[in-house]
Formats: sequence, structure tokens, C-alpha cells
Amino acid sequence: MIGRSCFDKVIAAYRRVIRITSISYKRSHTITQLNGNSGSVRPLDFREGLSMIIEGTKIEAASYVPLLQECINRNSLSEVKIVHGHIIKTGTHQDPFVMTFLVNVYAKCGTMEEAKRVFYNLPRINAVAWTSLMTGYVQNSQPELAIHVFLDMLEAGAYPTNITLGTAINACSSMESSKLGNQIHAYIVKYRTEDDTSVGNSVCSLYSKCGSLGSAIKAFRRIREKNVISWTTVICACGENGEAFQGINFFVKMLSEGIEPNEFTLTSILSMCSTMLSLGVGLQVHSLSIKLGYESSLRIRNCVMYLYLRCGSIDEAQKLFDGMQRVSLVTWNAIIAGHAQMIEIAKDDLSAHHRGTEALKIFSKLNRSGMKPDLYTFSSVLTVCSRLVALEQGEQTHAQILKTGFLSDVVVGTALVNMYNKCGSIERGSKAFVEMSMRTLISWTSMITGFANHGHSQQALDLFEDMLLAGVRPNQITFVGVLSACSNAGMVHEALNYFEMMQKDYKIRPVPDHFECLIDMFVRLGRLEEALDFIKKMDFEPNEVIWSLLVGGCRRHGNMELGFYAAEQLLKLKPKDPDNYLMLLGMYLSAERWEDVSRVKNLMKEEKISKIQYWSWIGIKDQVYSFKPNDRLHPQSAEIYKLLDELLDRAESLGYKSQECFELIDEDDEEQTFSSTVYHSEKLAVAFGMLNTLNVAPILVIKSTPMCRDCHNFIKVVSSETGRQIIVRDSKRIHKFVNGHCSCGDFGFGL
DNA sequence: CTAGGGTTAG
Repeated sequence: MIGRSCFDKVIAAYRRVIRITSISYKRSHTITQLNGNSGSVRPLDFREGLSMIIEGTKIEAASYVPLLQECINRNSLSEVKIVHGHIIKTGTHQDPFVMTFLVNVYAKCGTMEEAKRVFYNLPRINAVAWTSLMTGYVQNSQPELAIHVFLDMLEAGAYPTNITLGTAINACSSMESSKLGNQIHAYIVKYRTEDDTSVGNSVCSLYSKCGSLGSAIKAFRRIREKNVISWTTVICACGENGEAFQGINFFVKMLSEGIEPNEFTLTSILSMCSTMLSLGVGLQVHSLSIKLGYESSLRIRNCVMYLYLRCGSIDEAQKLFDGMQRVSLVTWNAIIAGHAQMIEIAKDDLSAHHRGTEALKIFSKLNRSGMKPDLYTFSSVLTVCSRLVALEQGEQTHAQILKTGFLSDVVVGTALVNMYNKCGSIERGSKAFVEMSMRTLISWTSMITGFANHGHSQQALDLFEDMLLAGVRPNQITFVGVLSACSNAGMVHEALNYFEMMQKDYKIRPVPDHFECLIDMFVRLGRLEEALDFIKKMDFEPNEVIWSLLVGGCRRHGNMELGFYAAEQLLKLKPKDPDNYLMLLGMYLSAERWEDVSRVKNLMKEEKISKIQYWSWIGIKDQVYSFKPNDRLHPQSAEIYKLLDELLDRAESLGYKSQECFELIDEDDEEQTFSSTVYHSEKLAVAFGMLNTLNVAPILVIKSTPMCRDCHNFIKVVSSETGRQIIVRDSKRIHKFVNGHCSCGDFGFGL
């Protein structure tokens, strides 16, 4: 980074020179045009050219250009060096045109050191050469250096062309320095080159990057002869500034004026369709791009695939992916992220789980393909691991990240912290957090929430105070973590304090999530009247979660009158969460209110509540094993039940009493019946885990519905009897069983 | 001269 005084120097120098040279634009322009004309030399085929070079045959100077161009397309620095060597051998390094082009070539290959060396050895340095070096620095994310070159150029007495000015503006755009940009723009206006197409394009882009769409559109309007780049720039400006719809309008106008979009235009429009989730428009653009001959364009294919993913048509996306012969890393990343995103919105846990394992499969395919994953890949994969509670895969990914050096990236680091926390290892999560060299709001929030979910309330609150001391401003989500920490520990006083702090000090409006934490807290403490008071105080209607918390609390604390009232409210909302139907059925059943039981069942049919699936699953190595209640399909069934019966006996001798717990069982395909069962799916999965993992390894089980009280008691005893850590993540929270205790404080199970 | 597509907390 260079200081502001340097910019002032640039401006001062620029001011000096532009006064003397303002008349000479025309002349510089001709130089460009002359250089742009490569004459009537027959272009060489790449292979032909390269073999001539290897044989040492002399080739014409102008033939080097298409040859080098092909090297760029193939992104092959080694081939560039071969050609460069030949240029020197044949004495063509005296040719200013070829050598200037070589500056571009090295810049495009990302090696600015080489580009600089060629530049300083040029036989003659003209405006095009200066501009090439500047462009190189802008492209390689060193805009400050581009401005330095600009200054050198002016001091050397060279005349900036329109393209030079445009490049200087581009450097300002990358630095997001509207100040310097404005200054240069002022001179552009003064010397009336504003209506020039390439200058105007750059100015339009500058204002878009600086966040003023209005100025960007004005700059666009002032361009006399708008080309496809001008249109693309203004369309992108709309997209970048959250006005995708306006961008589409510009696109339509562009088409009606007979300007043909190119690959850039099409990809920009397609990604805007993705953000707007307008699959229909996007597909029309896709067929337009096929008509225009871009059917095999990888970039357009990536965009269309991403469009499908965003709009939830994952199968279409997968089909497109499978049909692509050539893919880029972005293609892989998009399909992995797409599957990861589908985990959230999947209809049921089993299909969500399927999405996740699919994503991990694609990731290992990517690794086998020889392409190197990057920080985007790793962030997505870690997210998938955390959602699947796939600790082993997460550890492997962690190792791979260490090897490839992406751990220094703050997003990857945050995803890693989150993965360990979600997979039950708060120790490694907090270790990874401490080791981060930089933390964002999201990192802090993730760790606070991690502590809260693991029942480490005090640590969550301490960390929150650290965060404030570090000068990071909490947001709504941070406070959800803080309040849930208070709620889990029953810290009423602290909860109310933080709730007030959030509103008064940080001006954050409470959302339902915040109230849910508070109401949950009062309900757990059996302070049902206070919970009800709080509900009355909210400035929005109580939602499904809030009523269901109240119903659950009333059942637990035996306040049936309030319980039935809350249940009525819940029924009125026609809940979406299958767990709530289960809870209501349980309540009415134990109260022997048969009419209400059938009322709930009818509502379930009416609302098309999918069958409640009591699946549990466990991942061992790369395989995932799933279990239904009383599952006997598994090949190891005999061993599983034998171990389970042994454990039940041992537990009973220690005072564990099996309790009747109800789950809805699928007896035939049509009807769900209510029945009690000892062999709940989580018991089976835990036993299976014991049989198939090392004695020291923690057992990780996921369950699609809340754990019941019986399984919770049983697994507590098992954890102390066997000395194994057992982690069950159910649909509500994480339960970490260690030495007979659960991190949820025994308030976190279902019925 | 446009420089596009993919990531983290709930």
C-alpha cells in the first residue's frame, strides 16, 4: 500500500504533464492503430509454429503474435519461455512491436517480474508499452503499482492515450478509490475525451465499483458510440448495485438496438438471473446464447448450471455437469456448493443426508481428477461435513487444508471452527478458533454459538465480552447465540440484560429467534406464567416454535390447563414441523382425549405432513449406515441386538428403568400407528457404532427427530459404563454424553 | 477497453 501523499504526487505530476500535452491525443491514437494492425502475414498454426521454433527455423516477426496468443489461451508459461528464447536467438528482440506484445503475454501469465524485465529492455518505449505494463499491474491486483507506472510514464514525457487514461481509471476502480478516480475523471471531462468509448466504459465501471449506480449510468449515456463492452459494463453496474431488474431492462434495450451480446454479456445476465432466481428468463438467455454460437462455452455452461442450482433444480444441474467434457474448478465448486445448499431445503433428513454424501463424493472425484481444490471448495466441503456430522471426513479435509496452505484464509478457518463444533468437538473447535490469525464477526458468532450449543454458557458469554473488547460489533445472529447460552444455563438475569443491551446499545430489533430463547428459558425453569407474559409482550403474533415450546413445558411441568390452551393455539397455526404433531399426539394420547387424537391425525392428512421418519444414521469411514426403529434389516443385526440387550441389562442393574416412550411406527404403508418401542433407532446406531469403531473414538449419531427421554437416560448410563463419548445430534440440538452426563443439561429431549 | 462463475455464523 502506498500512502495518500503518493497519490497527491501522482495527481500533481499528472496535472503538470497534461497541460503541456493536451493537444497530442490524436497522434498517440495513431500509434495504437498502427500497432494494432498486424499486416498481411499468414497466421501460423500453433503446432506448426512451435515445431518450427524447436527446429530453429526463422519465422516472421508478426507470426510470433498469434503464437504467443495461443500460449496465453493454453495458460502455458513454459511455452511462452520457449518462444521468448527463440525470439532472442533469431534477433527479433529488436522488434518493438513483438517485444511490447510480450509484456502483455507475461502479464497475462501472472508473472509481472518477467513482464517488467522485458519492458525495461525494450528498444523503444511508447505509450502502448507503458499502458501494457499498467494493464498488467491492474490485472495482477497491484493497482498501486499501475499508478506508479502511470506517474513514471508522465515524468518520462510520454503522452497518455485514451487507453492509458482508461487503464488509470481501472486502477482507481480496483483500489475503490473514488477520490483519485474523480480527479482523473475531471481531467477527462476537461479535455473532452469523455465521450470516447473505451474511456467512457472505464468511467462507467469506476462509478459502479464505487457504489454510485446513477453516475455510472450517466457516464454510459455520455458515450457517443456505445459498443458491446459499454452495454455489458452498464448491465454489470446494475447487477453489482443490486438492481438486477434494471440490468435486464438494459439488456433488452441493447438487443432492440441491434447490438449482439458476447460471452461477457451473456454470463453477466445469466448470473443476474441466478440472483433473482428467475429460471425462466435465464433459460431464454441460455437458448439465445446457443443461437449465438456459445453452446460449448464453459463459462456459459457454468452459469447455467449455477442458475439451476440456485433455483433448486439440482437434478438438471447434475445432468448438465455429467454431460460436460471440459470442466473448471468453478464448475466443481458450484456443484458441491449446490448440493450443500440443498441440505438446508431438503424435504426430509434422509434426502438431506443423501445430498451431503453426494457432495462429498463429488469432492473426492475432484481430488482424483488431478485438479487442485481451493478455498471455495474447502469452505463448502467443511460445511457439508458439519451438516452431516461427518467428523472423520472433516478431519481428512482439515489435513488436506493444512497441506495446501488455505488455513490462513479467514472463511476457511471459520468453516473449520464451525465443523468441529458441529461435529461435537468443541475442544478442537476452540483450538482452531484460537489459532486463527484473523477473525471476522462470523468467526466470533460461530464460536459463541458453538459454546452455547455445547452447554458451555459461561465460556460463550466470556467470549462475547472478548469480542466486544476486540472492537467487533455484534449483530442479530450473535445475540441469538448469547441469549441461547443464557437460556441453556437458566441465567435469567443475564439474559434480560443482554436482551436490553441488544436493543439499547446496538439498536437491533428483536426477531422471533431471540424471543424463542427467552421463552425456552422460562419454560425450562417451570416459570410458565412468565413465559406467557413474555409472549403477550411481543409485538408480533407468536409463531409455531413459541407455542410448541409452551406446550412441551406445560407437559413437563404438569400444567395441563395452560398446555391445552397452548396446544389449541398451535393447532390453529396448522404447524409445519412434524415434531409438533408428534408432541400433540403424545399429549392427547396420555390424557386419553381420543377426539383430539383423531383431530390431530386429520390435520396431518390435510396438511400433507410427510410420514415422520425416525431414522438415525452413523458415518463410519466413507460409509453411512441408517437405522429405523426395530430395524432388523442390517446384516449385523444379531450382534447389534445382542450388545444392546447386554447394555440394557447392565444399565438396569445400575438403576436405569426403561420408560414407555411413544413414537409413531409405520405398520403398513397407509397408516401410522402409535406404539412404544425399546429399540429406537438411535439405540441401534449407537450399538452399531460400538461394534465398528475403536474403543477410544467418540460415537457420532444423527437423528431426524428429537431424542426421547428413555433413550436419553439409557445413553447417559452407557456413556459412563463404557467410558465412550457419545454424541447424538437430533433435530433440535447436540447431545454430548460424557461419563453419565449430557451437555443439554437434561432439558433437551423430546417427549 | 468488460474481467464475469464458486465460500463461513442462524
